[in-house]
Amino acid sequence: MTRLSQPDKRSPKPASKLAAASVPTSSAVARERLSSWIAEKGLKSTRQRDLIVDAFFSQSGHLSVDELLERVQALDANIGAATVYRTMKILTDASLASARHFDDGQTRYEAALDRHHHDHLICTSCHTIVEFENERIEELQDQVAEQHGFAVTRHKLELYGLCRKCRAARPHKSPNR
Amino acid sequence: MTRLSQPDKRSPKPASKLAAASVPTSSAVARERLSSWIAEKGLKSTRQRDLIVDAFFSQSGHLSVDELLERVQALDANIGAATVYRTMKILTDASLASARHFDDGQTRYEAALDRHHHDHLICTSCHTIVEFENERIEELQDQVAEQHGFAVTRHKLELYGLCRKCRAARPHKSPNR
DNA sequence: TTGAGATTGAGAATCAATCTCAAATCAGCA
DNA sequence: TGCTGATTTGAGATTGATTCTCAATCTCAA
Repeated sequence: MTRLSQPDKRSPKPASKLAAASVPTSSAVARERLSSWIAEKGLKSTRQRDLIVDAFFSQSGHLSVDELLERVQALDANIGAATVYRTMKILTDASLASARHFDDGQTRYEAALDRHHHDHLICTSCHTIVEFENERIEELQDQVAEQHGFAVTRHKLELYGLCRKCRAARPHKSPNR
Repeated sequence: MTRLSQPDKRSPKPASKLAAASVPTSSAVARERLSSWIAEKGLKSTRQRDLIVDAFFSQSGHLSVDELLERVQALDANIGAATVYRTMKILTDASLASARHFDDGQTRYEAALDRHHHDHLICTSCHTIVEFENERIEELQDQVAEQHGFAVTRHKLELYGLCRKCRAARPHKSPNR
């Protein structure tokens, strides 16, 4: 369970009928949370927002808006990109999703349902993204910040390199060029 | 000397005559290094590249291309943005500058003349950027990467929050923790 | 059921960055 | 020095991601 990126664009879509679940799926939980947020903020709940939540929470990767739009349009071809952008902003505000900016110039979103803060290892070859947490690093960060008088509210730590698989696929050194 | 960002756009330009220095300024060193690189790569050395180097190395901040372009055009109003983009790419390849992507959607460049790797503390209020190094954190990063089978080639660590000054300016709640 | 106000979709607008191409410049070389 | 071919430049077009605009549509409390 470490490859979290790269949604398989070619695999057959899981017949996305009514998905009438009996167990609280993560998308169901998310819908509920969104409802509260919407009520609290005086927004309105709409069919497209629900569909976007479904499409988003039925996967566990780091989706770009494009990738998400593709999934969303499989549920309703009429939903526009602007709506997806707008909704993801709301989900982010509601702490149901978090935006990530890796080095490919696209915003990616990942589900944030009760998730702990974590950082990322990113393979520069196959783009696999691995998440990790390290308490000790966080402590040191706080220390550094304090030394400089900063009150840190969030941070970003990304390690770029070759994952095990890609290293193996390239026998010798000089992983460049 | 901790405020490295925010170039003072309004201060009088230092009469940039011929800048015939007698001491090797950082811009002079950079020009030389660029020369070697250019020779090595079969590129050509041009007046505009030299001017861009001058404009870039006569400051010590994290400049966006826009900000740099402004400085460059103070030296020669005919230099175009495309040339600045192109030249910064070359400087980056030559390890004379390094590109940074903070959360404002713009690429910023900082001088990299013999500089050590370092990370950043960024004030979300006044946008001051403070640099820091922490050997211990780097070690832990390597450890984590190894645990996941990654061979890390570069990393990015950014701490966002309020700097000392901005904290003081906001008698808000709990500035500590 | 109704109406004010929020939301939507499509296309226009924006913004950073890249590309295109004719004209200008550079670097050997005679 | 003058030539010549390759590189570089500047301006504008283009791309790609994201945001904005606005008329039509939808939501929800009364």
